[in-house]
Amino acid sequence: MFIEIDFNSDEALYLQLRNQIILGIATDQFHEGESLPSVRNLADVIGINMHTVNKAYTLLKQEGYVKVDRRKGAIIAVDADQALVMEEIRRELQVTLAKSCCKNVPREEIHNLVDEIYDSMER
Amino acid sequence: MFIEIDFNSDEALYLQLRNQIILGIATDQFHEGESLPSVRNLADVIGINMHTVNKAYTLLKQEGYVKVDRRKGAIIAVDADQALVMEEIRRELQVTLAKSCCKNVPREEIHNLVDEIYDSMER
DNA sequence: TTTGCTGTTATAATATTATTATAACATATG
DNA sequence: CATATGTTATAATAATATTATAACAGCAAA
Repeated sequence: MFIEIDFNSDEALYLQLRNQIILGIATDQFHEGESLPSVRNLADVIGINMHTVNKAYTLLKQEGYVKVDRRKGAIIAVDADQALVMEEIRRELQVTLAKSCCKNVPREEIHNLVDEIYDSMER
Repeated sequence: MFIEIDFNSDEALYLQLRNQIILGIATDQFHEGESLPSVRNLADVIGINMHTVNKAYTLLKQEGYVKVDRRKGAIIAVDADQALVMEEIRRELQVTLAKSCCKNVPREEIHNLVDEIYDSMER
């Protein structure tokens, strides 16, 4: 279980947690069907409040990365609903690429970066 | 001057403003050397407080998108310091691509999207 | 000089959100 | 039964965003 929380970051804890778990799924650190730690347990390990973890889990459920079983807790279950995520990705890319475009980063460099990151993730 | 602020968004006003201006630069809506509206003027147009605009401008200055002249206000001036921005882009892409990867979006689709966005921006 | 417009800075109040703290409940497991 | 799960409710606190005034220094034009 490798979840790194930066308490000095300006990013909210529950968002950091959500992103880390999505990254964990992408890098096959968490496998489909696997249970995440219980909200109380993970909160205890990280040293934060139960509700903060719960907020992250609830978000992950809404976004289609986990399903919550009252018995087993949060289980990795990615629904392949691409329509929703593609909108999100387009919005995020728009801002990210606007920055690179302003700074004259050649598009090839972005493509290389995409490949590099995808290589590190695909399973 | 086309800056759209969504008051229902969960994103902070000053961040929306910053992103919109970066997008404006990337799409050549704002040209190198051009002055942005004064903080008081833009605040008035949008209907928000002067300090919120000032916060966005200050951020843009720190990130190397504008230079501030006491007489002329904020002037578009992008420094080509790629090292700083590449780290930021890598961090953002990591999270964005983790999502697409989880949802099994093929990397070709991401490449196409990058091209599409870059095409809409490059000048 | 005076007037008006810049950005900048300071201070404070308010609003919103994030985080924590307890507590209780229903449900399933052993 | 005891224990662990997610869920929900309520409240307090902390951190941040936003607004409200105000003043200052620099510059330009009337």
